[in-house]
Amino acid sequence: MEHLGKTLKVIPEPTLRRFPKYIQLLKRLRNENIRYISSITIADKLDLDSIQVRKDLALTGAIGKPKLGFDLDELNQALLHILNWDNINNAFLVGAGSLGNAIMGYKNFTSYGFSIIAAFDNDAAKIGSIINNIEILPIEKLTDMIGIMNINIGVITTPVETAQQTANLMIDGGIKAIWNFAPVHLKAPEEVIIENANLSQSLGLLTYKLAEKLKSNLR
Amino acid sequence: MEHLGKTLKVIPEPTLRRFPKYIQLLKRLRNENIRYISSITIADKLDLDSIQVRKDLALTGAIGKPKLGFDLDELNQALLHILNWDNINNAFLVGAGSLGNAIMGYKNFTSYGFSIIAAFDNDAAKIGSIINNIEILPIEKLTDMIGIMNINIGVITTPVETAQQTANLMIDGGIKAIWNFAPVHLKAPEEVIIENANLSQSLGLLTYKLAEKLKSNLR
DNA sequence: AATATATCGATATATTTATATCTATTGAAT
DNA sequence: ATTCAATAGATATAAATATATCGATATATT
Repeated sequence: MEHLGKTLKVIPEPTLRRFPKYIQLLKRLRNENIRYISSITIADKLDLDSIQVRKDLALTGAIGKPKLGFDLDELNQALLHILNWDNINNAFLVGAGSLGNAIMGYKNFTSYGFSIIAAFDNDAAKIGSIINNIEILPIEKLTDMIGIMNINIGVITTPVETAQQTANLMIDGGIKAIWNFAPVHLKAPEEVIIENANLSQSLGLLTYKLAEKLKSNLR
Repeated sequence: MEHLGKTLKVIPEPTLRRFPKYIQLLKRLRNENIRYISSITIADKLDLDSIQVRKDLALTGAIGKPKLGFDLDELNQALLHILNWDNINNAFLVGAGSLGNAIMGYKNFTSYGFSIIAAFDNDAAKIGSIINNIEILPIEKLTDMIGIMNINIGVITTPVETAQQTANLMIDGGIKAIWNFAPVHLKAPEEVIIENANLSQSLGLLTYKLAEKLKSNLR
């Protein structure tokens, strides 16, 4: 129950998952100098239901005009704001292997206000080198530097075996959120936010659907 | 309505998303020579609800023993089978940039029966080179080779701008499923399975939760 | 052998999420 | 100025998913 200011609306997770899709679409349309967009058009372009889109957008606070739709800039801003992508989110990354490198080099993150400002590894050969303007530091410094630099987000791209240890180091340093790419379920105190970017989940869905499809083709 | 053989049970998507987590956990436990595991233990290790775990596992056909739980090997096999991870799924990848390289080098895929057997790019400098035993071929060959080699899965790791074109080339070649890492919504005929491994979705959830947390700390 | 107990699996309920229906509003067309 | 049509946004319904309850069963203990 929220009594100060506007009512606190909890945003359902399925909706949150769609928000980035809206943002990506709007980004593209903004380049085409479109001023207004309707929920129906959005739904059409993203293969969603227009009622669902309207309900999602209602949660951003953006209000649409009958006959026109939503002001593109306004909607975009509202979406970015909810995800906190209109701020810069600094992060540390641990594990400068191939996946780590890919993430350090992923240019799209800049549009999401996400910035990796240092990376850590335990491989002496990597320490000191610079990848995509990001310096690789020794893992021993991780815990302290989280506090010193007031970092909220830690990215784990280590092998499975060291992922939990890495998480523990981050937690000791006072990290608030962990973006985990290692295929393990991490244990952490309740107050630490853990988000798994588990590729296998997505792959599982794909191979399951494909297998079903191939099976049904035989029938 | 299924009349041949056992009843066709459709597996809900949330359940499918949890299957890889179970598989990952079982893999770890198998190394410890554990023979049986209960739904309660699984739930505990993955921070899930034990009833949910039991319901999920029921869909695999595995049957547990009262007082003991599930036979680990049996359960593992059942899970792998449903996702078709007990077969080899060959794939082509397009876009040999940093993300493409990371995926080509991702060792964990072998446990998922997933194998990238060739990659394609439009950059002459990359063509002919070999990354992680995978040869980089010119994009012009993509469409034909899908048919010749009877490939079902295409992986897109190109920049956003060329993702849809790439998808079209794959579709022309008769691809059955696309695993898309580019942050765009791809348009494809209904019969083509599209699975988005959209990192931004996962990031959005993280930054949203973090922002909420930081806000509530102020109150 | 008898008993106690952990755990499964079935059934029932609650919650969340998606979809459908309807009214009001606003811009554009006549 | 009046009418028409598109679209938002509210309300209502349906579908999907998660959680709770409980009896049955097999193993371990006494």
